[in-house]
Amino acid sequence: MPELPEVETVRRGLAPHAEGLVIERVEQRRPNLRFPFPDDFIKRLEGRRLVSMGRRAKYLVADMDDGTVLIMHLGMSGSFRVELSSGEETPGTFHYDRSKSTTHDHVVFHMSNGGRLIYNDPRRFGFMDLTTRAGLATCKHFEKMGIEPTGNALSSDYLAGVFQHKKAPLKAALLDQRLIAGLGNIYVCEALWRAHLSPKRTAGSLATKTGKPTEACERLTVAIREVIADAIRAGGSSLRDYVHTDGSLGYFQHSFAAYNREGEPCRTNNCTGQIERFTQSGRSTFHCPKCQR
DNA sequence: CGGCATACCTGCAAGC
DNA sequence: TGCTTGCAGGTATGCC
Repeated sequence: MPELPEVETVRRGLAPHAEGLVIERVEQRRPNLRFPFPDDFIKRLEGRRLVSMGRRAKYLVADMDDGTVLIMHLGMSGSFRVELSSGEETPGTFHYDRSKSTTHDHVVFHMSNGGRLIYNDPRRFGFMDLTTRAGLATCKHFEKMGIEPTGNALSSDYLAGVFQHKKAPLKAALLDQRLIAGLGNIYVCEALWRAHLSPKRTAGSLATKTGKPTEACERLTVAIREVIADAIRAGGSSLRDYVHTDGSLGYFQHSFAAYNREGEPCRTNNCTGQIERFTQSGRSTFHCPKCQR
């Protein structure tokens, strides 16, 4: 599930049940997720007050009162749920459907208000790491990370600059977290569809010889910004077994125009094409060959 | 360095 | 029904 909009949705769901509270106890139920937990993981977190729950690209970034920073990545199947001391669950966060099981509850943060933040991850592609506020920007996960696709850093000039001379397919360039950090397979497909651009086109074709943005580059810039904003507004998409804690599905999935719509009619006005799927650098790409050029 | 394939791990849907 | 196969939102690594 989690691309940037989903991680932002999780962050917003967790923040009210985390910020300002002390992490009284950490239950770490296995030695590793995708990677081993860092040394002294429990010791460095227990007793700390969690000052803020932030996000950078697809990472959750939790700041502690002593400068420790907990970095969490949800991988492909990671999710959080919140359980309150009353036994209630809270709406707003994503979690793996509990009718399945709690077998994959790997970490439980017991907070000072009696609530629990529970990390569940069937595939264990997620990971957690510790760094410090001072070392955050240069830690291995963030050191080479590109700009956020939200906010002012994303501009057609920026895109033209990093795409110039690149022979990689546009799709691959957009998935490259060193250029733009936070886009994944779904939203790249959606942004390219909105901009009417072929995923096969070279990234370099969006810049002129002098490195200025082409008209296509302008369209893509707007498309990326809008698709991410729309998805965050919708509370992230929800695929397969992901549901909100109140049981409702994330509903951006109903807005997919390309992703997962193989064989269905293209939704571009007056376009009579249909969505095709093919494999590009090992991943499924969905596009309309008729209106995406 | 760029670009690509592969590995990591589990669950689910589809096909037989 | 039950088996096998392929596919899934992620990143890291190694090979040319």
